Amino acid sequence: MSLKFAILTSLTEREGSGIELARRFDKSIGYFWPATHQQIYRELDRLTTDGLIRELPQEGPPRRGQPKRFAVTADGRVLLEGWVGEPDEPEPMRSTLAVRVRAAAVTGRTDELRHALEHHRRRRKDLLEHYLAIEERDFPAVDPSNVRGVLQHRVLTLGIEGERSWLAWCDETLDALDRLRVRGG
Amino acid sequence: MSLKFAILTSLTEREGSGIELARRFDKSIGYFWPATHQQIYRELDRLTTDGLIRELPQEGPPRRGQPKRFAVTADGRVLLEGWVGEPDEPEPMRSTLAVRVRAAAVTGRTDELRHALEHHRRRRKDLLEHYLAIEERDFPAVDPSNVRGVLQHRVLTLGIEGERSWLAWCDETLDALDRLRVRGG
DNA sequence: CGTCACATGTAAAGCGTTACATGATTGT
DNA sequence: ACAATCATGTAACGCTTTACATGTGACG
Repeated sequence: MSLKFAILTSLTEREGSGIELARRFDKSIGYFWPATHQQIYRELDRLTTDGLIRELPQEGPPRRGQPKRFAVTADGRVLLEGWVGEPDEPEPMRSTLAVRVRAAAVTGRTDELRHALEHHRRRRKDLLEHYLAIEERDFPAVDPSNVRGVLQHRVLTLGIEGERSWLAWCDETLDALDRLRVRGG
Repeated sequence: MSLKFAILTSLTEREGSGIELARRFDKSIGYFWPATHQQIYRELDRLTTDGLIRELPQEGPPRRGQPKRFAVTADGRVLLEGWVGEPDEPEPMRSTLAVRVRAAAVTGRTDELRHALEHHRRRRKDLLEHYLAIEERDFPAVDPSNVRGVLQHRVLTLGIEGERSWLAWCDETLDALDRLRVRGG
């Protein structure tokens, strides 16, 4: 549902071809709305049909293997601006790790759970460090009156705080497992 | 992918019919792995075919509109126990609200963004309070050597800490918008 | 007898993922 | 000429969601 608006946003920043969008997604919007190039091509078709974006003219005849460049139309811009303010429902949480914890609660397999938790913890830590590196590189000092900079930084902060929260939870849960081992045998 | 194991977990706790599972999901496992009754019925079929659960015999002939009760088989139990310890990859984040913030960064529609953020914040607060009420009701005092109690509480804590993190982020972002309004005009 | 809730189930549409196909460009 | 890479696109499958369908039991 949001892919449409993620693409409109990216194309509003600057025009681009399908593959360019796919690459931009891989290192910015994709952190909170992942998409493959196939999804993006399909969506670009739809957006063109709906008149929200248009294909820019290129030199020579259209050929396969040639990049098509797209830009947002006035309609697309208006739609995106209106969408920003729509009431936003949190997406329901979906965590395989939580299911594993629940399964361990029922089966008693706490040693196995520890492995899953430790692996997960490492991945969360990697993600956090990755986000922190981006912050240091792209937002060394944010001008608090620069709308664009502030808001882009807020998005990054969402990732950072999220990973910190996950990391803390993993640590607390591993501690709880330790205490279970000591006391319960 | 995890629905299968969520059902095995729930049926290991106690046997039950499709609709019972759907209701249990609505107020426990469904908080971190939502599922509708249609998904559950389909998965029950598959699990039965695969020999991981079996239909319990009931009095009288099988009739439509009569509940079928299911229980986990030995194979199912073994599979679930092995699954607990598998290395667990974090699911990629997916947040419509983050896309909205990014869209506001590009379009400059900060007043509209404020509406979306305030609405989202209210929902997160409701969720947090809901989880805290469950904690107070079901885990007034957790025995730290009770495997089942401790782990079930850890899952609830994941929800609580997650919502707290979201709430804090919403507040910080609303503050940032205030500061933008004051300074930038 | 009609209606409602219950329990199971079917159908269709949308989104996401994976694998593969096709033509053009670049490099050796 | 050949291979590798780029850019677009097709196809198929699985999961999720929504709407609807069918039969049963309970209640007034």
